Amino acid sequence: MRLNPAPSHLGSLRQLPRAFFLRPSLRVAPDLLGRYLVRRVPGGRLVGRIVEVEAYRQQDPASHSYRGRTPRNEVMFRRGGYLYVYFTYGMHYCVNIVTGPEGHGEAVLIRAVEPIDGLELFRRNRHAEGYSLTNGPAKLCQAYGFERSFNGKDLIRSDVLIAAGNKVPRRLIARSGRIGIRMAAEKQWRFFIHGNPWVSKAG
DNA sequence: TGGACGATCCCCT
DNA sequence: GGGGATCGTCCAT
Repeated sequence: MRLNPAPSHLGSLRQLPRAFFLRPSLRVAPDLLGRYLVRRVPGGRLVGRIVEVEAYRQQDPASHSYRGRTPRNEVMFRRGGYLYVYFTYGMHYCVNIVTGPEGHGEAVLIRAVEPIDGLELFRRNRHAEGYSLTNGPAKLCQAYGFERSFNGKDLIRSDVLIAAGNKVPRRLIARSGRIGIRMAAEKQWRFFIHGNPWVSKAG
């Protein structure tokens, strides 16, 4: 397992502005690769480099927002830059980044990250080691400690944010069908960093 | 009021 | 590669 790049390779921890998230999910999704998902905690921080994402749009039968606004998916319809955290299969949480303007039910599911900082905290939260720390959407949620109370958090001003990191060149970005869904499975809306070992195995 | 099902993971084979 | 765990959400009665 390859962990923690040399400090000279660390990307920028400058926070991305609101405008970054106001674009359509299909544009934001590949642009999120290489960025850092950061959670500040007392006495430290959890930092992971985003290596795998999926885009969801409102006019998409596989999206929670497809049937319109409900109390559950309300956050998806806000303007971009909020966290949408949902609970599924009776035991797992997944985290999304809301995108687009107010009123559009769009988001990008974060499927895998590569730990950069806060490894001990990741381990403590996950009760695991190695790639299985964060190589799946529910795994990384457990590693970061994301649960219901994080739904609706503003990435522009809260203890969770997206930092600039290093944008991934287009030639290193692969795409495929999304994982674990039946509707619109043919849509090539999953994006990941080619060859990165932290990408989830499935697919 | 109830039942079907899900943007998953883990463990067993 | 397959099945079980486990419960919130939504929609149909």
